[in-house]
Amino acid sequence: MNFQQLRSIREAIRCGFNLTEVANVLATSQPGVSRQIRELEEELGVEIFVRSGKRLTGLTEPGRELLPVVERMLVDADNLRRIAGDFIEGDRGSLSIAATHSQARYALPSAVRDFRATHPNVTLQLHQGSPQQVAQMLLSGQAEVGIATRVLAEHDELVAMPCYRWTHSVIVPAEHALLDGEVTLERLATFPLITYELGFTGRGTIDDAFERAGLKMNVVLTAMDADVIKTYVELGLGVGIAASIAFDEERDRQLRAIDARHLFPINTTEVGVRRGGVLRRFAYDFIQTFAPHLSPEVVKRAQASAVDTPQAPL
Amino acid sequence: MNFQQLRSIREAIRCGFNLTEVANVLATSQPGVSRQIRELEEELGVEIFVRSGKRLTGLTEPGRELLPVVERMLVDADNLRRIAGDFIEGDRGSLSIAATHSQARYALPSAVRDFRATHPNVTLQLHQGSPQQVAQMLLSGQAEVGIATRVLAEHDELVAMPCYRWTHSVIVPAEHALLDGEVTLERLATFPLITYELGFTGRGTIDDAFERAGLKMNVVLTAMDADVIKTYVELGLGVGIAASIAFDEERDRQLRAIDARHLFPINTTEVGVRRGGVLRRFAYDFIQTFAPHLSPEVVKRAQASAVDTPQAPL
DNA sequence: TATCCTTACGGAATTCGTAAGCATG
DNA sequence: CATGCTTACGAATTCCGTAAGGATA
Repeated sequence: MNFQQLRSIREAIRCGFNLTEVANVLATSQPGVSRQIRELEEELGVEIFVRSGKRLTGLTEPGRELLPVVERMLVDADNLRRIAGDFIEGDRGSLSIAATHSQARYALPSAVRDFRATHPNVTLQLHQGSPQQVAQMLLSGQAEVGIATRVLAEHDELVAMPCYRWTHSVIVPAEHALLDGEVTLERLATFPLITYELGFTGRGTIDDAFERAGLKMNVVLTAMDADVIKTYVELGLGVGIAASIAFDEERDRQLRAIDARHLFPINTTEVGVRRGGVLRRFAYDFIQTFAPHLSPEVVKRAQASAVDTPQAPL
Repeated sequence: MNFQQLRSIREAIRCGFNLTEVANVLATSQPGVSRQIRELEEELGVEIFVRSGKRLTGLTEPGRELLPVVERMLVDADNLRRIAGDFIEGDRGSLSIAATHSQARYALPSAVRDFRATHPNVTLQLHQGSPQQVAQMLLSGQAEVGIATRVLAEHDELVAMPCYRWTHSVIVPAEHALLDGEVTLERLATFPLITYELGFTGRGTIDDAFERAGLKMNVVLTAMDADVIKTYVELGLGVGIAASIAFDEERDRQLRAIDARHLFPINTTEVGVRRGGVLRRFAYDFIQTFAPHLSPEVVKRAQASAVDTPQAPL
């Protein structure tokens, strides 16, 4: 048993059982990958992959049971390197963060600024993506810290820690009809709406609110980020619904924001990390810079926790 | 990074930093071990061991942090083999159980008999030792299941599950003075006592009871097991104190047992397994045969649990 | 001086990539 | 017929054990 075999197994699944692709990812030859997999199967005495003809098509029952252990072992291998890294380079290295646009654009900047000041020798990489992509980046090891709203906790391999709560605002041009009188879902439903794409920045909770009220939304445009939303609101295409944090009185002088916390459910932004993982010391520092209540100890404890907090029997 | 390196690290610690001994345990050459360790240290960029001159004398700070991860990786490697083993051989294989004498002699026989009947192709190995040795055998992987009273939970790497409760009895020859009237600690203290060695079968709780009563025990003989105790009681050397379960009316016709649950604290026998480990299916079956409330699911959940059940923050 | 680790070296085994072969959608 | 996996083979590398060297209790 060796790590190259384990890596081949893991990548084979990630690459949809295409060993040629695995070979590229692992920077080796395709017959090599083929051999690694076969040799591990021989050593363990079970077939890990289902083969139809010569192609791999899926995981066998044993394969499905082996996989989580294989992944943990590879994570642990990285953990060793990270633990060692803390000792050899101390406060020097690189930190990869995955975040949704809203977070990267509005919530993170101050944390990043403070972190850069205290950790000048750490290279920050900020990856952007949908909440699903953020989760994926954490799972693949591409990012060590993920910041998104919900969804992170949906994967067993990840731990999500509540970070802060926020609500939406209604964004309108200056001198818009909605600025007079109370804003209700009923009134909103009469306007063309511009908001997030499904799956982004609490869009789900917006839809829920309208649906529970028995109202139909007239969404004329969806975007992945508030900047785009605001741009089109400014053009008069409709009424925007965006995260409150995305509105800046200074910057958005042409626009007005109406707090809508009474209309839509509260959203919770979460910091996600790999379960069972170990991060560089400065990564814990970053998390605490972003969310002061998430101390290194709290995060480490969460990482070490089991999927379902079990009770000692009897 | 490879597994031989990790094994060398682990054994080096187990062998008290004597690489020559490690080489014997791992069935390889001493310079080989030396190289494995050095190469891993070079790859990680940190020294794992403290060297005074050429000898290894201890773990460095990084070494102490790396060790638990290294051990988990090696446990996981075994886990892979065990998971695969369940598929290739099904209900065939071997199960290594470590137990104290009392358990092996009085509690286990019926479970072993039932298990043998339902799993005829599983080879059982029953190791015997002090509670500390039982824990050690679990830690080293020599035994998969451990059965002892207390102490198992004292190691972070082990999970102990309460199994059943029991108390002590006073064992006397037929027609002994103690058979008349009530048995109290005060009366017991007037007789020469024969009981377990310290650390065995609840000896600690016996001492506690006397100490709390401000009484001094006159222990004339200690043994590791009840058979020896009973033998000397039969010879008239003194009054025995042993686990109630160890007395058998049929067998011990020369003796009488006086229930002493009102005198000494209740003891709890525990089943212990390695945290983070995976057992063969039949091993879970065995545990349930021994303690019906410890179903495979319960045990697996306990194994997957973190050391201190943590709360999701906030 | 005996124990224990390191270094040096040579042979053996393993590993890996290229090239050819074959099955499948 | 293009894609994708297996087999075959040869070269390169790695690996490991023996033997010698040196430090320490």
